[in-house]
Amino acid sequence: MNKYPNQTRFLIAIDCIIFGFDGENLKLLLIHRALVPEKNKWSLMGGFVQPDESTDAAAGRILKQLTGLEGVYMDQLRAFGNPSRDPIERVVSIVYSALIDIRKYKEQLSDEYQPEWFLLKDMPQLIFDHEEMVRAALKDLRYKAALHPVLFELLPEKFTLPQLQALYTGVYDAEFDKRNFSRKVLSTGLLIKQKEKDKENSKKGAFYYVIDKSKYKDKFHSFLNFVPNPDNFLF
Amino acid sequence: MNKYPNQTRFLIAIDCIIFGFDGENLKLLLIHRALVPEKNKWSLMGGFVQPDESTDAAAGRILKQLTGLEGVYMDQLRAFGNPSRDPIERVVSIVYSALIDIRKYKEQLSDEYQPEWFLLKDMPQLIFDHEEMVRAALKDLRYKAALHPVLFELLPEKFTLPQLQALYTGVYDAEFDKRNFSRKVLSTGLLIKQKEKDKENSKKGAFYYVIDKSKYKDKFHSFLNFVPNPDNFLF
DNA sequence: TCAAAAGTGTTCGGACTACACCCATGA
DNA sequence: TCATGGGTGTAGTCCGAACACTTTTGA
Repeated sequence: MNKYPNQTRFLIAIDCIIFGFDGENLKLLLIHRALVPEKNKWSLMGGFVQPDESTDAAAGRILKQLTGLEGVYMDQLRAFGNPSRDPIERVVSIVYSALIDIRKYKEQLSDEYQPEWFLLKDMPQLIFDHEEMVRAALKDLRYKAALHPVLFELLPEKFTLPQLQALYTGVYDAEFDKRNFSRKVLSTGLLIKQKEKDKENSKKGAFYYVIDKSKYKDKFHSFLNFVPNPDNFLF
Repeated sequence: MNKYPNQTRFLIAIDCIIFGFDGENLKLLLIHRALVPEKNKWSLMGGFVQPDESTDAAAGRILKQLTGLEGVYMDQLRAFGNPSRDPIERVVSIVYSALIDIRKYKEQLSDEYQPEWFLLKDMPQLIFDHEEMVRAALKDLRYKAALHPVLFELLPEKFTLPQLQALYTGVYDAEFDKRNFSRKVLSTGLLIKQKEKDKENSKKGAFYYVIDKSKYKDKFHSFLNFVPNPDNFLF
């Protein structure tokens, strides 16, 4: 097995940053850590990479373990390789971040880990370097979302413009002008207006939209500039 | 040492993608691989992470081993974790990419590894998944350089606008209008015009510029839009 | 004097910003 | 009828794109 002699081998963990949107707020899914040390403290969902398992597959497995979800949007952020990041033993962690629609999936949340959704501003202290991971993931999400329609991954099949705007508001912790916002997102041609309205959140009701999937795939990598003056929000 | 029981440990490699600019062309530094398998084939410079060494430090060490350089701009790209990526034994590789000024440093290149600079379009076949790594790094570089003044890291202390433009041309494999280009880079306020000219590359001579270091640090993260219609070049 | 590269200015159109009022409805 | 949130339009400005000629100087 060990064909490269005289080299040290390391544990490799996956940690998952799971962003969710419930139609009103951007949230982060955390668990009570089951292992010592720091047992019962809040933590990202994680696990060790297994033999013959790709890191991407490990991330998918770990996400599924917690949420029951497969086929979710998930991207590798980067590896965290500080030798003292886990006080027990050296572990290099590869961090993935996922975007999920809370309402669609909340029933499937396993509670073996006592998971809980937190508003970013109410995030508790996390173990190890997990807070740094979250900060990096949020920055990365803001970066991507300023240019590409990633946030659409967090939405239910049908959603309204006010919901979409609430999502952007949550991600950037900033208000956007609704006239400019709707003009901009509609100008992408990615949204198809539905006949029905969502009447739950207002008396007048807001029209539902769905994503035009084919255009979404085509334009995903285009520079769409969803966020005015991104400088103000990113750093 | 092994405090987390029953978990598999893995080799972790660092691979370095080293971009360089010689005043005319963007190039990539490759080595002849010293180890079997694929001995003597072209490869990225790499090595294994050592105990008690952070992955960032390992990347710095490996870069220095090859180039003699320290304090170079270097960023982690991401981890490559496919279990079959190295046919000998499973190795998870964390890829870093560095930007260096070829002329400033070429004397320091160790030739233990028989390193050679290649134009991107003349890149030979590489071992394992190294070509995928290079593609990903180039994409990442194009992405960053479209928005931030990263490419300035590749330049010598004094450089001319035609050189800078040649660099962008190399990175994007595309021509830019020199009037718009110079207006755009000068409008950032990051460049300070010098009195002297570079007369090596033309009869008339081109004015040298230097970076305004303090403004450079301030504005590094701003969205500067160096590249017109980035959609056209990125994907 | 001529070839080769450097340097510079203008016009046009589209995009972004700021801003305020009317609409539909359920209570 | 009124309070609440949804939806829309415009004017001014700025920025990006396209485009061509003059300058310098060494050979």
